[in-house]
Amino acid sequence: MLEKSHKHITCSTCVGRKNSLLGSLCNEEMEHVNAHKACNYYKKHQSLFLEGSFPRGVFCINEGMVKIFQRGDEGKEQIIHIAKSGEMVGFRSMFSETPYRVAAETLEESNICFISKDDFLNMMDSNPVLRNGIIKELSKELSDRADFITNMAQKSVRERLAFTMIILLEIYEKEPINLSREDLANFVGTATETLIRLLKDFKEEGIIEVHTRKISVLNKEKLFAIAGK
Amino acid sequence: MLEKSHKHITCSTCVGRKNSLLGSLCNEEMEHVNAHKACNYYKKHQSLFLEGSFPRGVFCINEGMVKIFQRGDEGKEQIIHIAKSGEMVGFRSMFSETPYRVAAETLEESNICFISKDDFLNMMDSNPVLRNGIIKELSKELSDRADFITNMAQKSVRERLAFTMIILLEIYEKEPINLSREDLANFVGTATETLIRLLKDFKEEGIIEVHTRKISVLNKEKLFAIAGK
DNA sequence: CGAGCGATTGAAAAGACTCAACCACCGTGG
DNA sequence: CCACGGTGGTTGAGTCTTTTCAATCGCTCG
Repeated sequence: MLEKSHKHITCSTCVGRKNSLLGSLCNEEMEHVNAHKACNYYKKHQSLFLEGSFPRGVFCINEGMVKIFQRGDEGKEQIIHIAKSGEMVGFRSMFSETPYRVAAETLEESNICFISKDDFLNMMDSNPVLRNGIIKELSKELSDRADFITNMAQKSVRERLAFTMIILLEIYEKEPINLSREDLANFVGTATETLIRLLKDFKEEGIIEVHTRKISVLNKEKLFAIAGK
Repeated sequence: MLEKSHKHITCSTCVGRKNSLLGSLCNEEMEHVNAHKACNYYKKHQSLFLEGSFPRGVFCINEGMVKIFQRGDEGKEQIIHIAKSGEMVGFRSMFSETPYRVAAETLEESNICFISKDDFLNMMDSNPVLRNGIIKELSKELSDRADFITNMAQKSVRERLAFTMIILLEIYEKEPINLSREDLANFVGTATETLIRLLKDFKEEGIIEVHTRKISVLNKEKLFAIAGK
C-alpha cells in the first residue's frame, strides 16, 4: 500500500527516475530538482490538470498511474495515453506555450512530484542529454500516435481492442490490467456495451481471464494475431 | 508551371523559408545550408521516403505538396498529414533514430531540398532558436494528433469529412482542394464510396462546389457546424 | 479510337451503437 | 447486522451507419 502522506520523495532513490527522461541528471542538477520540486499524494480519480488550463510545470510520476485524455463533443472521453511510474506528463503543451488540449487524472492513488516550468526549462538549456532525450521522446510519441490514428481509422473494434490490450500489457507488465469498463472502452474508442461483448468473446476464446475489474491475458499470441501485428 | 530542372534553389530567396522552422537561421548558417543541401525536382506521386527506411536527413519543401501516410494491414493508406511549401518533413523519426513509420510522397510536382542529418543536427546544437522551434513544432503536432485520434474515435464519417475539409482549407488557402477521391477518403479514414456519397450530400446542401477533382468550399460556417468545432 | 483508371451508383450485408432493462457488488446508515 | 441505494457491469433487441461488392460511367492518355 502506498504512503498516503505528502512526505518528500527523494529523487536519488526514486525507482522510476533511472529509466526516465531525468536519468541523465548529474548530482548537482538532481539536488536542485530535489530541493525545488513539490511532492504530492493523489487519490484515485484526482485531476493533475484540465483541458484548457495553462501549463505551469511538469509532473513526474513516482508511483501510480495517470490517464491522459480528451473530451469529445458529447463529453465522452478519449484516452490517448496511460502514464505510469517514471513517466513525466504535462510537458508537451508547455513547450508550445498553449493551453493543454488534453487532461490528466490519476487512475489509482499515486505519488507525483511537480517541477516548475522555469526550473525545467533551465535544466533543458544547460543539459544537452536531457534536451535530446525530450526531443527523442516527443518524436517517438508522434510515431506512436500515427499508429494510433491508422488503427482507429482502419481497424474493427475487435482488432483495436486486441491492440489496446497489447499496449496495456506493456504498461501493467506482470499485473493484471485494472481499468473500469468505461475507461477501457474510452481507450479503444467504442461504446461500453460493445467493449463488454468483445471481452466476453475473448474470454470464451481463452484469450483472457476476467476477475471483476481485473483482466489477465492468457494468450498473448492470439492477441497479436487479432491486432494484426 | 514549375521549373522542372534540378536547378539550385537559393535559401535566401526561398519563399517558404521565412515562415518556416529555418526562419531563424543567421546568414552564415543559411549560407552553409545553401552550399551543402541538395535540390531536387519531384514528379507527381514520387516518393521521398518509405516506411521502414532509415532517415538520412530532412526534406525542405520549396514548392509543392507532400502527403505523409501509413499503410494499414490491408495496404490501405492512412494519410496523417499533408505538408506544403515551407514545411520540413522527415525529421521526426530522425531524432528517435528509428526507421520511418510513415512514408512521404508528392501529391503534385514539387521542388524539394535535402539537408543531411549531420548538417541539420549540428545546426540544432548551435542554434537554440532553431532547437526550440523544433521542440515547439513537435509538441504542437502531438496536440494535433491527439485531436485527430479523438475525432477518429468519436465522430461520424460525415463529421470527420467536414473536419478534414477545414484542415485542407488551411492547406490549400485560396486554391480549391485538389486531391483524388481515394486520397481524400484515406485522409478522412473511410471507404472511397462512402466519401463520394458524402461529397454529393455536401454539394446538394450548398456547402461545396465540385469540378472534377477540384473542390471549392462555399459555406465554411456550415462546415464548422458539422465538424462540431 | 480504345484501354484503363478514377469516379459514381445501387443493393445487400455487416458492424457497431443506442436504449432499456436487469444484475451484482459495495458501502452506508438505520 | 441487514436493508437500501447507487454505481458499474451485463444482456437483449432494434436501428442506423458504414462497408462491401458489383456494375457502370466517363474522362484522359497513348
